[in-house]
Amino acid sequence: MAQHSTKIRLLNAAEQLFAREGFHNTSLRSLASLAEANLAATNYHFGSKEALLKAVIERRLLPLNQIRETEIEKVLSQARESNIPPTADALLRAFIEPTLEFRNSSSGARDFISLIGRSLNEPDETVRNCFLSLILPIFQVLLEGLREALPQLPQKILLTRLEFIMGTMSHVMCMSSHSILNSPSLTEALEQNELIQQLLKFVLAGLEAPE
Amino acid sequence: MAQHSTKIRLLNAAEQLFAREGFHNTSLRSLASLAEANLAATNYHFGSKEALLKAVIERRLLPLNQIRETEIEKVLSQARESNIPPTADALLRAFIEPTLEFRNSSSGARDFISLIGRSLNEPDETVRNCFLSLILPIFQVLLEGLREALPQLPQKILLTRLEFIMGTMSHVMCMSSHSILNSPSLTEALEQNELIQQLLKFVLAGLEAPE
DNA sequence: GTCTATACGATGATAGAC
DNA sequence: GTCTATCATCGTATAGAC
Repeated sequence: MAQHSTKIRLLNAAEQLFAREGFHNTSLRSLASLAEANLAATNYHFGSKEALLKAVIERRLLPLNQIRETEIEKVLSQARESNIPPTADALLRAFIEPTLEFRNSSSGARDFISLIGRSLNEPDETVRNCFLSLILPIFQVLLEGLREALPQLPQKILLTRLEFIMGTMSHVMCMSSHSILNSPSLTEALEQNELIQQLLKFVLAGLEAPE
Repeated sequence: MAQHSTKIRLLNAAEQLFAREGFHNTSLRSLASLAEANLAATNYHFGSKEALLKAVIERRLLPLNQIRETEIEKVLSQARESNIPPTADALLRAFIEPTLEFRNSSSGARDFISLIGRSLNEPDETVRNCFLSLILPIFQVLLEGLREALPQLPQKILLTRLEFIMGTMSHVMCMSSHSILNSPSLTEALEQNELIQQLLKFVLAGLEAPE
């Protein structure tokens, strides 16, 4: 930890504490202690606790969104070339796979994915909007693609089901340390790759359910 | 508000503020102000802020669980009588319908459903366990029924998919005031009854997806 | 039994010395 | 860039009025 700059140490400590204890339940003092920094360091480097949260989210979400967008565009351009509409399966996979694979890249990434998974259900607008604004452009691209893939599905139904899918995803993202039903959490019980495949099968079946 | 006892006013105010602002983001002072009670009233009537949360959850979750359990038992006993296994559709409906119908019974009920929907993804163990302990018995009954309904589905897959279903549900429960994709939130865009049917169709398709 | 007034240590935030 | 001092506000506890 100590080999990085104060700013980086604060980002790492905040990522861990915000994810594991919750944003409002994390004190600047415990944060400064974990980061081996002064109490005032957060305010100096970021301006406020909320600005630190935004920095934590942006640091990882911008690169992750880049990957997701690239994968979706790959599916769309292949569809255009071959003159065959994209499949919902390929589109969902392009969105979901990078997310869950990214989670396994480090313990910080795991904390981060848990944090943004929870942000979807966050009641506090300032916290929720902080991450919603970053994800909405990708959603638009994904939605456009799915409309091509499932032209027979009414727009309102498609929107509803995509919302359901995001709910399922956010729960899986949060379950890094706990799961509801079984005491060895899902992410341990299932092979990581098997979890992704199960999630994809589940949401695809829901999305393509007969109307 | 003022026609009720202090204890009831505190429960109502806590339900609203915990759901809309978050537990850790709600101060006892704003709570006392909304309830038109003294700052020390929470501590006198409940012992602590956390004990108040537990009381808020138990007040509504115990009756709701009673309804859910009755509905599930009704499906199971009908199956036993006719010697035909219960359907996954009927079981999920018995669990989901009372939950979402309860939400529309009052604005307090709506806040409450939003609150427990969020509890599923809560990082703080004390908050999460407070409600998990109340819901686990119902889960066991539901799980047993689903095992009868889908005997060909491996246990591990069933557990995983039930976890996915809870994730989808919790997101819908949280979306009382906001939704991710469209600015008129889902619960306004769709007729309440249509939302329930859409949710049921979605999770049933996911649960019964070919393995 | 209920409630009020008040106090205590800890929190988020900031200003100014270094 | 870093740190100390400081402030209003937080959850909690208690003593005592009704």
